[in-house]
Amino acid sequence: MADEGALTTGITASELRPLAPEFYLRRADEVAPELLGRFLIRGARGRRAVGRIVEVEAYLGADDPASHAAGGRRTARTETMYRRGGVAYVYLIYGLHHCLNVVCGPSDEAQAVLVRAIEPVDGLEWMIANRGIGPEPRPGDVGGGPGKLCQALAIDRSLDGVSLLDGELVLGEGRPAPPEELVRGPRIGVDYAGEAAAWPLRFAVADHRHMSRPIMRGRPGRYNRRS
DNA sequence: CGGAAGATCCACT
DNA sequence: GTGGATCTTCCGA
Repeated sequence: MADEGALTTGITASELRPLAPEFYLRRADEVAPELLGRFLIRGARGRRAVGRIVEVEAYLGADDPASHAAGGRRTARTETMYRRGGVAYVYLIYGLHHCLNVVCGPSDEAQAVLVRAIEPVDGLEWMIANRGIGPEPRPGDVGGGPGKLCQALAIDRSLDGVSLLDGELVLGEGRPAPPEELVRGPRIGVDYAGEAAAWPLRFAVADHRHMSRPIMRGRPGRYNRRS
């Protein structure tokens, strides 16, 4: 991890402090809303980039038809999901993009939270270079999507299984979002999962500019339209 | 061993 | 809004 020394970020030491190991040892749908506002801290080759998580989705393991572990499926790819909570599960999707998950729960539960969007907090120039985009990105261009944020933070399968407590990829305390600012809705891109596609397991900071796609504001239980 | 589909993104119409 | 990129993973034969 890069040393402190940046003069411009305003990030405090407590915001960078790793979340406790016990934080992860719960169901994914309990952990997911508490991940909103947390800092994802990527350190590599003396550089640092930090993103604030603003959108996530919970995947509940064997009983969740949308999960890679649906029905208790256990394969070489998904083995990381079955580990004890507190590690990263990174996989390649569509042969092109990587997705980052936070593994939750005790061993063999295969619970995970997909990180769907971050707001850049530090290291913006590095993220822009990683994304290969122009110097003045619009909101969402850097981290507004699961594949985008992995590219921005240089996350690929070499980080599959790494601890989130210390090292190249850390989940820090950050600036948690107040519960009244959270919204929830159905998960994206899981139409193959039948009824489970409608489960309200997507969580986001309401009306946040860096979200991958909008969620209508409303009471829990009201969803946005859109298939 | 073959084929189909995928927790996505981007360019184009 | 639609379709193409691109390749690993997984399941069935």
